[in-house]
Amino acid sequence: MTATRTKSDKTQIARALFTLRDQILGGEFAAGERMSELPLVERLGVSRTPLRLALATLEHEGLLEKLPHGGYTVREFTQAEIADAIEVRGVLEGSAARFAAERGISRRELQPLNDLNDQMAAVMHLSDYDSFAQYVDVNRRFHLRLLRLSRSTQLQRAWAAIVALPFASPSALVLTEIELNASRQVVRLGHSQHVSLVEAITLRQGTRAESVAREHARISLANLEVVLRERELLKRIPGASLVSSAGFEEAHGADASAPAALIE
Amino acid sequence: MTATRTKSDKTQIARALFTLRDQILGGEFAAGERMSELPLVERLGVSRTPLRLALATLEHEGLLEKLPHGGYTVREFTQAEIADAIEVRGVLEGSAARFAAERGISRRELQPLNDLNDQMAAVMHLSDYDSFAQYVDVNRRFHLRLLRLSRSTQLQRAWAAIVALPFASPSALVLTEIELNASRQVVRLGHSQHVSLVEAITLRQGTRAESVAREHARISLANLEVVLRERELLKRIPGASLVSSAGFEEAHGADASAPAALIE
DNA sequence: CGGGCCCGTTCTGCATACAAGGAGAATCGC
DNA sequence: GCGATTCTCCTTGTATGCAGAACGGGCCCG
Repeated sequence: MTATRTKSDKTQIARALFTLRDQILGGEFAAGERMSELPLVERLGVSRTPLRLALATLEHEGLLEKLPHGGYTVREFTQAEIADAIEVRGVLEGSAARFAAERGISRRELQPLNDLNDQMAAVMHLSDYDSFAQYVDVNRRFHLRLLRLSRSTQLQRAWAAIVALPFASPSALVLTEIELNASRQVVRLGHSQHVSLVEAITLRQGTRAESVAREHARISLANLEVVLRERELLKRIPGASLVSSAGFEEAHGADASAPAALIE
Repeated sequence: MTATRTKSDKTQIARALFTLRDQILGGEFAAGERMSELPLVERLGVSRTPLRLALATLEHEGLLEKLPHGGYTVREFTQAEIADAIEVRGVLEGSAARFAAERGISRRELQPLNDLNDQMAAVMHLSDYDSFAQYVDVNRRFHLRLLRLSRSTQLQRAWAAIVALPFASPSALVLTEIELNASRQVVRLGHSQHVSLVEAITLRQGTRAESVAREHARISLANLEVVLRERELLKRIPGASLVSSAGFEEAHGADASAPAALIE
C-alpha cells in the first residue's frame, strides 16, 4: 500500500479518474467485469467517496455501465458500435463544418486551420516517430478547432461525448494508419480533405463543407477495417480490450441495442 | 401511462436529483447562483454524500457548471444557445432518420411509428387539456422511437445529452404551440412531417428522411421565436428562468443560413 | 487615510463508520 | 436426491467528522 501521501495530484477524484480510465483503456479490466468499490479502493489508494465520483463520471463518459442493483461493469463494445461511433462523429463534424460555413467565419479566424494544415503538410511525409506524433497532434488540434469554429456549444458537447470513447476519436486510428506504409496514401488524402474543408468554409459552401467532413471521418472507418483484419494492430489502440470478438460482418448496421434506461 | 413513481424513488441520490432538477427548472434558483452544499442539505433533507452525487450528475447533464475552486453554479443559457441546441437536435434526429432508412427497417418495426402517427392524428384536433397532454406524449414517444430505430447507440447517447436541456427537448415547446390557436396549423404541419418521415424511411430514402427530420426540428425553432415574443408563455416552459435576457436579434427564421449576428 | 497583511469563518474535499439490501452458499425438509 | 429456505457475507448507500483552502473582514503599519 502507498501510505505516502502523493502531492503530485491536486484532487483525489482526478487521480482516481485518470488512473482508472487509463487502466480500463489499457486493458487491465476485462470487458463486462464488475467494478467493485473495495478492490478499487485498495488498487487506487483513494477512499470510496472520491472513487464513487470518478465512477459516476466514467459512466457518463460511456466507459462504464450501471448495474440494475447498484455497481458498475466495464462496458463492452461491438465492432459495429465502433463503426457507429465513428460515423456519428462524422455527422457531428460535418455539422460543425456546415455551421462554420453558414454562420460566417472571418479570414482571421480561419488562419489557425490553415496553419495547422501547413504544419501537417510539413510532417506528413516524414517517417520518424517524432513526426508521427506531431502529425497526430496537429490532426487532433485541427478537429478541436473545427468544432470550436462551429460556435455551437451543444455540438461541442455532443462531440465530446462521442470522442470520450477513445476509438471514436480522430486521433485513435491515425497512428496505426501512418505505421502502415501501404496507407501512406491515406495520410495524403486526409490532408487534402482538410484543405478542401477549409476552402469550403471560406467560401461559405455549407453543404460541401458538411459532405467533406463526413467523408473525412470515413477514413477512420476504412482504417478500422484494416485494423480489424490485422489483429496485432488492434492491440495498440487504447480500449481495444473492450471490443468484443464477435465478427464484424460487413459495414455497421448490426445489433446496437440500447440500454433500456436511455430510452423510455 | 405517466410514471408517477419517479418521485418516490428509494435512493437518496435519485430523490436529491429529481427534486433539485425540478427546483432548478422551476426557477427556484437564479441563473448563475452558487449551489452551496449545506443550504441544499437542509433544503432537500439528504446528507452531503448523495447530494454531491446528484450535483455531479446535474453537471454532466449541463444544468450546472463547475466553479474553478470547487462548488457549482446554475448554468445560464442565452437564447442563441437554445436555438443552437434545437438545431443540433435536428441534426441528430436527421441522422437517426437517415440511418433508419439506410440500414433497412422492416415494415413490422415501422408499425409503432405509424401507430403513433395515427394516435396523433386522432387527438390533434381536440382542444381539451387531456388531448394536449396525449399529443405531447405521443410526440415524445415518436421521437424516442425514431432514435431507437436508428440502431445507433452513440446517436442515442448524443441525443440524450442534448435533450437533457429541457428547452431543447421535442416536448418542450409543443404545449405552448398547441395553446396558441393561431398555431393550430403548426400541429398539422408537424404531423404531416411525421408521416413524410415514416414514408421516407419505408422507401429507404435516406437523404429525404434526413431533410424532413431536420426541417421538423425547425418547428421548435419557430415556436421559440413565438415564445420569446410573448414573454408570458416563456414562464410556462421548464427552465425558462435560466435564459438570460440578452437580445435574440430576430434571426433563426425560415432561412437555413443564419446571419452571423445571431452567434455574436 | 489608504493599503497590505493576518486571522477567522465557511466552504469543499476526503475518509471512515454504520446500515440495509441482495447474491450465494449451506442446510433443512420433503 | 432435490428443492426451497434461511442465514451469512459482501456490496453498495448514507451519514458524519475532520482537514485544508479560499474568501472576507478587521487590524496594523506606512
